[in-house]
Formats: sequence, C-alpha cells, structure tokens
Amino acid sequence: MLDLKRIRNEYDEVERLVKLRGKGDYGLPKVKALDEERRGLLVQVEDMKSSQNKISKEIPQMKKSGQDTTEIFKEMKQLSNDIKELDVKVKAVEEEMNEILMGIPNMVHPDTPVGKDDGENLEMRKWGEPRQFDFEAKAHWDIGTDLDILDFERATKITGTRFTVMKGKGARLERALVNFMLDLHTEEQGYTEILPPFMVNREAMTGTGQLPKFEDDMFHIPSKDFFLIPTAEVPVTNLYANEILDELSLPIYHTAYTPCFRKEAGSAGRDTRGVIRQHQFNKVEMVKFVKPEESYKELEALTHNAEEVLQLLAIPYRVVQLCSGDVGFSSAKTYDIEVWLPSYGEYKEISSCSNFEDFQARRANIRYRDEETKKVNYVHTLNGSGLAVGRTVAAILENYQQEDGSVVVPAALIPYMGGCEIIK
RNA sequence: GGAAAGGUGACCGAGCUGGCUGAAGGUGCACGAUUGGAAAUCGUGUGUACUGUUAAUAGCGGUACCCCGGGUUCGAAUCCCGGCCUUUCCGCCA
Repeated sequence: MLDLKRIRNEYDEVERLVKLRGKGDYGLPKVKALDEERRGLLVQVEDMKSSQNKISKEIPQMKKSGQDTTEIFKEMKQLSNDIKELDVKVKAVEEEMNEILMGIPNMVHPDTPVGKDDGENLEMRKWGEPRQFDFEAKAHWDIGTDLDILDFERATKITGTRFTVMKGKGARLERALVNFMLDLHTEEQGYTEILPPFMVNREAMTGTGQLPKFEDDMFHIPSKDFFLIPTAEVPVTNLYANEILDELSLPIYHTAYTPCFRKEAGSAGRDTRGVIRQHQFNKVEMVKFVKPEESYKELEALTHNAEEVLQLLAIPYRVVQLCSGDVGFSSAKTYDIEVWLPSYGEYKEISSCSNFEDFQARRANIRYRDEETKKVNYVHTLNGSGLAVGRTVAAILENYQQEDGSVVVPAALIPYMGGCEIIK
C-alpha cells in the first residue's frame, strides 16, 4: 500500500513512479480526491463528536442538580443521528478510497530501467558457460520420463495437467535439493528456518499484496475462506503482521520450504511440457525484515545468497534487473535469476529477489521501534527464491545429462543423495 | 463436531449493577534523586492510528481504539446480537 500522506504531499512524484509501469495511473487521482473529501468530512464529524462528548460529560451533573434534561436529550438525539449519518458517509468514502488504494502497485525504484515487458529487462551479470553438447541434448521431460523418475501421465490421471509425480531418484533429487538449500541458508547464510502453514487466510493474502487484485490466480478453500499459498512469502512475511518489532531484533532473516500453489490462469499454452510451470511446485524461500536504510544493501546480499545455490550446483545462470513494466505488483525493485535451460535454448527464471520497501509492511502493519527516537516506523520487507526446486531439478537434468540418458549428480548434492553419483 | 469459561495497555491484572476510565494496582522500561559503584528506596514519565494547525514524522488541539463487526442509549470496556480466537472437558482423528 502506498503512503497516503505521500500521495498527498508529493503527488507528482508518486504518480510518475507508478506510471512508469506503463499501465495507467491505477486510479491514483481518484484516491487523491477521495482523500480530500474524507478529510473534509472528518473535520465536520469530529467536531460534532467533540461537542457530543463535552455535553455528555455534563449530563450527570445536570441530573444530580435536578435539572430538566428533556430538552437537552432531544438535542443530543438529533446530534447523535447527524453523527451517525456523517459516519456512514465517511466510511463509504474511506472504503472506496481503500479499495482503489489496495489495487495500486508499488512505486518502482528510480533506477529501474524503463520498459514494457520482460524483453526489456537489464542483464546485470552472467555466471558459468552454457555447456556445448556433442550429442543431441534432450529436454528434462524426456530425460525424466526415460529414466522413470518423472511421471506426467499418471499425474494427469490422479489430478490433472500441470501436475507431476516424482519417483525414485527423482523424488529423492527434489528432497535432496530442498535440504541442500535449507542447509546453505541456515548454516552458511544466517537464515532461521520456518515451516509455516500452507494455507493462509484472506488477511495474510492481502498483507503481501496477492489480494484483492489477484484472487483469480489463487486456489481457494471456500468452506474456511483460506487460500493455498502461492509462495512462502505470504505466511512468512505475515508472521509479524500487526507487530511492533524491537529494533535490536532486526534484521530478521527467514528461510522456508513450502509447496506453492498457483492457478496459472493467464498462462494457458505456455510451458505446457515438463515441470517449469505447475499448479503445485516446491520452493525454498528467503524472507528478510530490515531497517529502511539497509534494504537495498540487503537486496544485493539476498540475491547473492540465491546465486550461491546455483554456483555450488555449478549451473550457468544470469541475473537481470526487471524493467518497469515487469516488476511485480508489490515490489519496488526486482532481480531475477535465470538458469540456462538447453531445451529452451535460453535462460529461464528460477528465482526472483525483490525489495518491497514498506509496501507490504504497510499492508500487513509490520513496524519496529527506533531505539534512539522511540518512534515506530515501517520495516522494509524483501524476499527471494532460493530456489524454485522443480526448476532446479529441470536445470540439473538438462545440464548434467549424458549421452546414454543418465544424469550426473552435482558434486555438492551427492551427500544429500545418499552417495548416489549418477541417476540412470 | 458438542459443552463450559474467557479474550482489557510491553506483561500481569482490576473494572463489566452504563457517565467522574485511555483505562485502578502491580511488573517492566526510561529519566532524575540517593550511592564510591550497585541493590534497595523515592520522584517523574511511559500506547497507537487518524486528523486540525505547522516547514516539521517538533509542539499544541480534536477524534478513535479495552478481540472484530453491528445494535440499544443523550452516553458503552461495561448491556444485546453475529463472528473470530484461546483454554478445559467430551467426541473424532494423523
């Protein structure tokens, strides 16, 4: 959520940064107008309430001294009704304003390259060299099916498309990666592991920005009004919703393994083969709560933490900064890490690392108290995948495949694979 | 799922036969006094949001907040209704 006071005081700058996304003004002018209307009404109604309170306090004395209160009660009844009427108006204006406000994305960071879609993202760096195959490389869905470690057809039978059954060494590889990533984040990089619920309520979904705008992308459980989480970002960020944290407890680094559930409503026909785009996939996520002045430094560190996973697995990747048209709703600045996938012949997103600044903190009401000034202030939240596990499996299968159809296990993973060095 | 009790400030805990309660008392915390220093003791202070004024996220004023939402009333932490949550007992269950 954007800062209403900033919309009020620095309207032009706010509008400029929101419009950089290239999708209009999101009703920002309307918010500004409604805010003015709201404050006008507030001044009126609060003044009325003030006199109501004042007179109410005098009534007991009047009664005690035996004064007739009939007339004053009549007036007070009228005042009370007028207040109720105005309150309804204020509420209506506030609701309308908040509805629009909740649908306005974050302001993008000023250093964001301007562009309309992912074609204009800015490449920051590359790591590793895409492997040259001296045989015909297969796509991971063929490798997995041939090795009988991925089963797409049976998954379709028991659930539907965009689900995968993993089997034998495939299931083990997925599990090994989860443990490998969690161990790296917790033991080497200073994150505390969280194992959260995989369903959350509406409030949590609103706190991180998935709701109200993207309800169609979520799996919903109507009987409880719960949602299957689309990412661990939701439960983990909302851990501290409505809390005032101690400054000394910052920064907080969390990592969490969870499955993620997404309808992928808008991506019909894209990535239909393999494990790249599934309704359910596993992900290890990193989430940070930090002081505002440190958040951009923390974003760089977070991104490097994710990159380290790929470096240890020796999989080529690159890092891009998302352009203004591609930065997600809640984010101010995002780096995507993309792995080299031979089957696609290009780099494919495997991690997205974002600084949300205070956008989510405002929605979820996550604050901290400054030691020196004793003032409360919103924290900055960040998160990044470290990494999407299914896509990592795909990257390993494709990048480590051999001519005979077997797959070499990356050295760092062998201990996690129970000593297995090759999947065949 | 059934029954009962309950949800008050950082925490504990009064109030709940409606007004004098933003909220007693205690603990904690901050500052000051005392001390060679500390403990103890004493004094003072100690919520958040919105809003008016303002250069100000300084000060001063107003409004709201005693789980959430609605209602009764001139007036509600206090009464009524709905919801959520917690605890205990029963049932069910990995």
